[in-house]
Amino acid sequence: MPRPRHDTEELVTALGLLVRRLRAERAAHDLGWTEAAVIGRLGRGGASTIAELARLENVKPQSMGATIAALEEAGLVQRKPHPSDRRQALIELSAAGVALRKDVREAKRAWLQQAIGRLDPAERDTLFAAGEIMARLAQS
Amino acid sequence: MPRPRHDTEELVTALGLLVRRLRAERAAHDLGWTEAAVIGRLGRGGASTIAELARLENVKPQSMGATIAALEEAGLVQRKPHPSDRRQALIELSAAGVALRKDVREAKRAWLQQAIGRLDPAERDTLFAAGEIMARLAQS
DNA sequence: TATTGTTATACTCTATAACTATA
DNA sequence: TATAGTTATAGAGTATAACAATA
Repeated sequence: MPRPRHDTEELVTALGLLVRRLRAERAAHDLGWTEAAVIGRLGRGGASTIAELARLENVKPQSMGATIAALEEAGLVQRKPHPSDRRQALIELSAAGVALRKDVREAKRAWLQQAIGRLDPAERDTLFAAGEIMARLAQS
Repeated sequence: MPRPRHDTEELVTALGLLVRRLRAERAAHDLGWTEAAVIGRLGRGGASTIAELARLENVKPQSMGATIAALEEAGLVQRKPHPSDRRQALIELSAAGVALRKDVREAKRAWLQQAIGRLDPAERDTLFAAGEIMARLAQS
């Protein structure tokens, strides 16, 4: 029963290792991590605002502003005026963003996909179950 | 049994969320993530070289060189000549590094520790088991 | 006053490239 | 030639602070 503290240290270490490994695997033409998360979220959930996206992705609104500006510059998202609040801008995928999203889902994280494919089914289940738990932790 | 691809996408999303949440939680006086990993590793495994640490932590030797230089500047690690190869430098914890390591283990990741403490025991087991799997994936 | 977003600036972490010293 | 490490430079991602516009 003991060692939750020790296990937490190991969990953080494992997270760091995996994140750095995934970063190394990312091809040059690829989207950044937060960029890909935003593209995916807009694709699933539709238009949103910078403040809302920042809250959902656990970054400051200014940071999300920079991310959105980069995506906008790349032509992957576009702005549309908010119907009732002129302070806000609704961010939505452009046609290129919609198209890219398919490619991203197919091609990105190919390394992780393939590495996970070599795990035991039971380990895979554990990993995916932990993914849900981590998402919940991250938002608590 | 389907959806491994979908689950992989969600796993990456969860990793990103949790990493950003942990980053936000890190106090200003705290060690960076890789720095803490190096301190922990030196504490557990004893002296090591820059190239070895880079390999173990999944970064380039130059990047690890910068990390070590920062830790050295902070007085947390020190160099000692390699007994037989004058190209290499053995990096070891200083007295301050040893002392800090205890504090780091006690105080760091306090938020994660407490969040994990509120999980079901079964979820905690899943999370820690996934930690081992992720560490293995990261090194494969 | 509070909220949304922008601009300016800086820090952390990591990368690539070119170099020196040693093996 | 190959390996260990350093130096120089750059980029991504995020932060804080100060500001403008709108509610």
